[in-house]
Amino acid sequence: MPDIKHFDPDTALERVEELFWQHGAATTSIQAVATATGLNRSSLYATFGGKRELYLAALRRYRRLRAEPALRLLAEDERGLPAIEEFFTQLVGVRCTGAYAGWGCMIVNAHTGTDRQDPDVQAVLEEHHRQLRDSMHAALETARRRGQLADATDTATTADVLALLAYGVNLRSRAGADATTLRGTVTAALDALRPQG
Amino acid sequence: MPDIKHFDPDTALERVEELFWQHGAATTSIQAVATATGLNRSSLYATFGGKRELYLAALRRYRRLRAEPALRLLAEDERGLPAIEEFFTQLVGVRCTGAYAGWGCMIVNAHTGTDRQDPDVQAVLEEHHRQLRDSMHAALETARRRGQLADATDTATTADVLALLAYGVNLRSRAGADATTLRGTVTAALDALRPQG
DNA sequence: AAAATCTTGGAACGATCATTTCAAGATTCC
DNA sequence: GGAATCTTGAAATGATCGTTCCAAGATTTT
Repeated sequence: MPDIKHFDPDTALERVEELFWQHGAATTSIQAVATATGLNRSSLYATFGGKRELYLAALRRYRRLRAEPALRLLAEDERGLPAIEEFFTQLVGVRCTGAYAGWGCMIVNAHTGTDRQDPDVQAVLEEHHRQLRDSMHAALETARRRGQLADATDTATTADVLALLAYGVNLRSRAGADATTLRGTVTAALDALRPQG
Repeated sequence: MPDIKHFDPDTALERVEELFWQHGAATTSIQAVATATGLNRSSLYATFGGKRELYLAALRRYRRLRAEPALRLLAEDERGLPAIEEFFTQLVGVRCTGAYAGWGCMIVNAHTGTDRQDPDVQAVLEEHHRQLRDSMHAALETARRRGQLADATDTATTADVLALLAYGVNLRSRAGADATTLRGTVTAALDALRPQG
C-alpha cells in the first residue's frame, strides 16, 4: 500500500558523489545537495540518513564504481610494466582533462577531510590503500615473471613506492598540475624499474 | 598616544597555524581560534583581518618556518643521496611521531581544502612545489657529481618523482600510516637510484 | 473507488557560523 | 596628570548550518 520513491536513489547519489568529490564534505551543505539533485531535504534524509551517512555512501560509491574497476583491471592485466604504464596514463588523463579535471581523487581528498577520524571513513581509506598496493604488486609480479624488471627490484616495496606516487599524482592534479609534466614524472619512475635502466 | 597590543601576534599565529594545520580551515571556527589563543574576536579581526587572511597568514608561517628551512637544508647539503635520505627520514619522523603525528603537511592538506581556489593560497602551494622540486634537484645534482647515481638517471624528472613521493608520505601519514613502512618505502625508492641498483 | 501508507514540499527549529559594533579599559605622548 | 587613541571584552547581527516536523500529495492494495 505504500507509495514508491519518485526518483532513483543511485542517480541522486551520483550527483552527491560529484559534489562531495569536487568540493569536499565540510564545505558542501545539505542545501547544496538538495539543489544539485533536485530533491527535497526530507527525501534525502528519508533515503540516506544524515550528512555523515550521505558522505559515506558517496565515498563508498566512488570506490566501488571509480577506483575499484581500474585497480581490478591493473591487477588482472597480464602485460606487466605496460599495464602499470597505462594505469598511470589513464589516471593522469582523468585527473587533468574532461569533466573531472582538477577534482583529484575523492579518496585522496578524504585523507585531509574532517571525517577522516570517522572509523567508517578510515575503513574505506585503508581498504583502498590495501587494494592499490595489492594491484600494483600483482602487476609488478607479472612484470618480473616476464623479465621486465631489474633483478634487484623488490616488488612489494616497489608497489608501495608506486602507490605513494599515485597519491602524489592525484594530489597535485587538484592543484592544477600539468598533464604532460605528470606523465613525464611517472614515465621516469617506471623507466627506473627496467633492467640496466 | 595609542595603546599597544596586549599579546604577541606571532605567538598567537603559531596557535592558529596549529589549529588550521590539524583540523583544516573549513572546520576551524573563529570561536575555536579565540578559545585556543585566549584572544577575543575583536583582537583577532583587528590584528589579522578576517578568516581568509588569518588562514593565509598561518599557511605562510607554516611554509616559512616549517617547510622552507628543511628544504633549504636539503638543497645546501653537500652529501648527495644521504642528504635526501635524511630529509625523508626526518619527514617520516615528524609526521608519525611527536606532537604533530597524524597532522600531515599543512601545504599538502591545503591541496584538498576549500580555499585552494584562492589565488593567494594557490601561490603558496605553487611556490612550495617549486622549492621542493628545486631542492630535490640540487641534492640529486650533488649526488650525480659524487657518482652516487646510475648513469641513465635524469635528475630533473627524478626530482619530480621524489617530490610526488614526499606528497604521498605526507598524505598517508595523515591516515595514520606506520613510520616503519613509510621509511621502508622511501628507502626502496632511493636505493633504485643507485648505480647497478 | 476507498483505505492504507509512504513520499514529498515547505516551513520551522535551535545551533553555530563569520563579522560588526560599541562602550569600557589601557597605554603613550604632551 | 590629562588628552588622545588604540585595544579589549561582550553582546548583537544576519546568514547559514544540519535536522525535524507535519500537512498535503501520490501510489499501491483491497
